[in-house]
Amino acid sequence: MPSDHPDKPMRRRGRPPKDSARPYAETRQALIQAGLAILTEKGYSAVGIDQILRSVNVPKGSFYHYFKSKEAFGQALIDAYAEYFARKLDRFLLNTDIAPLQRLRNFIDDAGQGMARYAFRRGCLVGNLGQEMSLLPESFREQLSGVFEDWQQRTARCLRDAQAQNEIPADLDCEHLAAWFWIGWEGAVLRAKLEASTRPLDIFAEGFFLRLQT
Amino acid sequence: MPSDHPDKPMRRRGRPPKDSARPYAETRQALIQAGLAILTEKGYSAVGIDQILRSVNVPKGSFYHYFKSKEAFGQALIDAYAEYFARKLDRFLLNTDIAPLQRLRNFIDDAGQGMARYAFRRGCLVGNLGQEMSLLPESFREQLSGVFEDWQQRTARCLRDAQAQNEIPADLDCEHLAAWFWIGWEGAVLRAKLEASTRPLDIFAEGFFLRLQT
DNA sequence: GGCAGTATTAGACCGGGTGTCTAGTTTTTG
DNA sequence: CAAAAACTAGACACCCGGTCTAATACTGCC
Repeated sequence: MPSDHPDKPMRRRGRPPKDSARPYAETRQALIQAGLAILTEKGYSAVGIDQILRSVNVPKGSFYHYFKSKEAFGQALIDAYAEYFARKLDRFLLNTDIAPLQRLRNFIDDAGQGMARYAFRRGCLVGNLGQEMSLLPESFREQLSGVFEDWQQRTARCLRDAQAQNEIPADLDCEHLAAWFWIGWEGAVLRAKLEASTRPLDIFAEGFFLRLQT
Repeated sequence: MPSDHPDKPMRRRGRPPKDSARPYAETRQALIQAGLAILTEKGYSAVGIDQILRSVNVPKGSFYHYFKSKEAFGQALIDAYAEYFARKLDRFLLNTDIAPLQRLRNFIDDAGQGMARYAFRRGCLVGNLGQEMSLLPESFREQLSGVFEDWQQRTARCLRDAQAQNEIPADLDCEHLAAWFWIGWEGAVLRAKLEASTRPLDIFAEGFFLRLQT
């Protein structure tokens, strides 16, 4: 089951040659990538750094070369995930070829497909860590909170587009609605993991859209 | 900082006298109690059994006398929590002195106060474990899922009462709404832990009630 | 060619924890 | 007074945590 990297490029010991192939130049990036895959599944505290290092075939000794501590690594992961997700949100929610509410629907569908692809083992990194908060370095709190704030704003923009196009009533408070969406959405993701089904996502989404008609 | 139980009842070694005081007769109960307090805060996998044992001054060696494994202990905790919570739900939601929707509001307020009392460190055991699912014994899945099912039904009953008293439209599907409530509610709890505030709970609740007017 | 400096990693440090079980002590039962 | 029951001490046998120092292999400059 393991052996994510079956072939072992076998690192040499000293400083690597500058030239060709710079095969490990983006080791840092690879670590982040692997970290995301693992932490979205298992959270922060249950996962050791060498589990991650092993999965990308980076020697344990190297870790401190790339990150100054596990905490710093975690922060980098949150940033990377937030960034990745913000892009994804924008790709869906700012796509002017599609009616605003449909954009949101598409995003939700895509999220469900994403979860299904990983057999509902992976969730949302930010949600995972939020849940673990009491085990985490306090520095994570603000950071995670900020990420939600950011996602909310991106979502609110889409809702305002919907207002502009008269898809939803003009007197709704889009910021508030977006906040509401993200609060509930994380619950839906959690539940989807538990039930190993997209149904919770769908139920939640349906309710959300109904609420928009008021 | 530790020493949850400052006084040490100091257990003797062999079989305890049957007579008077049976001071440790409900050791099992104490373990469950302590387990709940700790697991609602930190989840299952991050917590070791002796952390719990120490907190109630039960020797490590005794554990297997009361539970056959950590997994069995976890199951007992889920049961205990589900039971405790079901009672609490009924106390609120079946209180016929109060209008149905107000019962639900009261429950929500109480939950917020409960979280505040523990400085937003404790969440919902079932939600916590749901989030951890990928680290848990598979046997937990159905059990947790069943607990949600149960809570949903209790909630649905209250909503039907609301229908009966014309607080909400008669054509709403109460089961569905209850499912929707619990999906989102766990998200709100998660978020409340993160923000260390009841606001997420309030925002979610408000949106929930609005939807009931449709 | 040699030497300073830089990039990278080996490998150990050290403490802690894991869940589990056996052997033993003390009581109760009959 | 023996046998069974109730309970616990303490170790077993791991595996792992995050961190850091010393060593190595390269580059760039003189």
